[in-house]
Order: sequence, then structure tokens, then C-alpha cells
Amino acid sequence: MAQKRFQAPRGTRDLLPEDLVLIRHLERTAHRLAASYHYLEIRPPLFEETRLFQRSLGESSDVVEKEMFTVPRRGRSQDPGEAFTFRPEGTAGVARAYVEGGFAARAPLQKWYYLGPMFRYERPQKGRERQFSQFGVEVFGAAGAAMDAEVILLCLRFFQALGFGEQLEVRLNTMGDPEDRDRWREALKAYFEPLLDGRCADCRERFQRNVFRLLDCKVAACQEAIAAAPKLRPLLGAESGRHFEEVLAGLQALGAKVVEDPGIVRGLDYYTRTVFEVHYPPLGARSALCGGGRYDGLVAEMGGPPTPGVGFAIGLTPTELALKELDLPPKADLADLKDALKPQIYCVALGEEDRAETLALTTELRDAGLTGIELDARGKSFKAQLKEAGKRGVHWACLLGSEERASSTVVVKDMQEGGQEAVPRAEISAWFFQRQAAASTGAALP
RNA sequence: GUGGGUAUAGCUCAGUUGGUUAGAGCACCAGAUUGUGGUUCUGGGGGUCGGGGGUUCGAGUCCCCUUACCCACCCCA
Repeated sequence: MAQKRFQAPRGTRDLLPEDLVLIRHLERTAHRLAASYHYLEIRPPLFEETRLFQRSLGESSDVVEKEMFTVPRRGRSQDPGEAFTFRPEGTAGVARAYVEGGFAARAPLQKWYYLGPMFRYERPQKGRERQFSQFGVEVFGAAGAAMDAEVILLCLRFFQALGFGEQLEVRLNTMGDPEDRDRWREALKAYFEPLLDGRCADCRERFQRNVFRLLDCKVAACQEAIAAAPKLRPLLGAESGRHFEEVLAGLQALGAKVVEDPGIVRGLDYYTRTVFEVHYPPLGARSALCGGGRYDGLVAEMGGPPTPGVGFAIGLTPTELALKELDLPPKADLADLKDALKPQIYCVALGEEDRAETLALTTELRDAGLTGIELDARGKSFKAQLKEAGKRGVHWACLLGSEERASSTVVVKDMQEGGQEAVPRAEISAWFFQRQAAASTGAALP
């Protein structure tokens, strides 16, 4: 490049019309499913006070420590907590909205979902971007295991609706209540401390930052030590132990494939009790499609009354990649969105003197409520207009010349079948309505 | 933050042991006699070979630096 050209910032990408076929299908699947479970949409701002994330995700979490997109506030101190940060995840903002809106007092049970962009300043790689979208769900005010199961099932159904098959599985674990967790953390620290010399560099680092994550190390030499590490289950309080069993039983009763996985340790501080991921093993290394769990202390942490919560977040990009890899969803599911990329009707002017009338015809069809109506925008010749229509895959071309004007008709040419017929000018909209309705085009509108 | 890979037209790529005005396919634009597309044919626009420095009579082709992107690790959606 001779001149340095502009380019999309690292870790971002342009979602072009073609890309949006699949993405919009993901989005509408999310909306439909949420409606079916009666979760209502919420749209918090894309940025929040930095301290909100520091508080909820935990100061020592990777996200807060090195992945936040933060902008200083004008005229404020340099204190980082005073700044704004583009949301790195959805739960904190939604929980803040719950507290700020006073829902705990007036309508404590709220089932919400959101769909939109998140931002993390990290090194991009396949399926990981600095701006990415998530579909997430948060339920406040329901403490019972039944709600954990409902949320997890909803997550599962989302992937099933997209065509993922039998191999979908839920990996379930519990982090216990805060007291359980504290006891476990101490036990792990005490256990690993004398063994640190034999651990990999990453594990020594994890020991300092977050012992729990040491349990998920893949290095062979660490595996044995991990296998013998203290387990949470014996330390679990009676209540949280029973809760875990109930979630497990509840999911199994609904026919979900669930495996217990002690390696599931979420990186954010706010999780309590249930933590889970949804995996699709055929995807290999990137089989994790969704992560979530219970966060009973979060609302209180934010200054609201003690209120239980549970939710999940699904990354749309990994899902998108997985769908492409698996050649899903079924083509028929995308047909309407794909069709919408092509004009349905292309109005063609025979000569220069026919352009005004062609524009009038185009406008009439558009005003009538038909979709996908186009005409030449570049002063092309008659032949070139037809060529253009053919190239763009239009269904019908409306030909308008002196003969048609004289007889008040329009020649409608079927660009796919090849035939053509003269339709009275006055009946043209109705003529198309009959056929478009039959083809049920326009269903792709948002 | 760590490690590795790549960088030639809008896209996918050729460019021989360094040597005349850097090529192809696709895409794009315009034509092939007066009112009809998708095939075919002809012509056309478009790259100073990511950027900078060096070696050389001469570098897209060798060396160094740099930037961007990609992949993996960490972590995560």
C-alpha cells in the first residue's frame, strides 16, 4: 500500500451483508427462544463506571487486570476507578440496572436477556475478538435449583435450535457458598504450596492469582498432583451440596446430557454454587460454547438487598465459527435471509425518455409495500440494465418503453424462468403481491 | 504478556540461480447495428511488490529493523 490506508482496529471486523445472514439467524433464534421462555430483553449502556467491573468481576481477574477498554472522564481525577469502561461482559451492567431500578422491592423476580457487543482488550485469535457479541440471560430473585436447570436448559435449546446434535453436553460444577469456597481455597493453598517446585510456570503463577484455575492445568506433570488435591465436596455446606444435587437431578430429568466436571472454574469472582459450560466435543479444542452460573452475592455486592441470581453468556462468534465448521444450520433456515440479499424486482427503462416513468413505477411498487424493489442507478444502457438485473439474481424485471407507455402496460420478465408477459399498469402491484405472497419473501425483515 | 507464521492488483495466487515497461484467474467498467440478461469474444481501468534501511552495476527476489495480520499459549465467549 503506497499510502497507509485506514483499517478496522485490531480485533474488530466488518459484518458485511453476507455475514449477517448467519448472524441475524443467530439473533432471531435467541429472540424467539427468549420469548418462548418469557425472558424479557434489556439493553444496558455499552459502557459503565470502571469501578462497577472492578467490584463485580474482582480486582484480580484477568479481565479487570489487563483486558478493559477504559476511557478517562473529562475533568475528573486520574483515579482509574473514576473512568468509564466499555463492558467486557453483560452481567455486571444488568445487575446494576436491577439494583438501580429498585426491582428487589417492587418485583424481585426478573428474567432478562440481552444481545449485543462486548469489549475486551486482549490478543485476538480465532474466535476471539476485541469486540464481540454475546447472547446472555440473567435471572434475579430465584434461589431454587429449578431455576439453574431452566437457565441451563434454555442455553442448551439455543444450540439445538441451530442444529447442534446429540453430542451437546453440559459440564457442571459447584463453587459452593462463599464460606465453602474460602475453606476450599485455604485447603488448596496448603496442599499445593509444598508441591510448587514440581509445577509448571503457569501453575506457579496460578497459585498466586487464583488457585482454583490450577485445577484445570493440562500439563501432564501437574495432573497427578491435581488428582490428589483436596476436593470441594467434603467441604460443602449441607445447603449448597443439596443445591448441586438438585440441579444435576433436574437437568437429568429433562433429558439433558450432563457431566460433572471439577475443572470448570469460572474466572470471575461473583460466581457462587452452580457453574457450568456447554460443550460440543466434535469441535475439539474450541468446544466450549457457553459459560454461566449462579451469583447469589452479586446484587448485594452492588449495594442492593441480598438477591440470588443465575445466568449465562454465549459468544456469538465462536457459535458462528462452529456452525460454519459443522455446516449448520440447515440451509432452509437461512433461505429467507439469503434471498433478501437479492433484489426481487428490477425496473428497467428502455430509453432515456422512459426513466421518469420507470422511477414512478419503482416508487409505486415500493409504496405498495413490496420488498426488494430496485432500478438502475448508474445510467446504464437497456442491455446493461438487464445484464445487471441478471447478475444480481433478481426474480422479475419490469420493462418499460414507449410501447408500454402507449398501452399503459408493463412487461414483466421472469429472469429465472425466462418467460414474460404484459401486465396492465393499473394491476401491477396486485400482480406482484399475489406472487410475492406465494414466495413469502420479505419474511427476513428484522 | 510469550512463541511461531505470513505480507505481490478488490479477491485467490504465479513470479525461475537477484537482470529489460511485475503476470494470471476471478471481480469490475465499456463494447460486439436500431427494444431483451445469464454463454462467448474484444478492449479497458487497477499494484511502485506492507513500510524503512542495507548489500549490489541492478532486488518483488538476499540481510537487518519495523508495522499489520494470522495461529497457538495465558485467559476466556
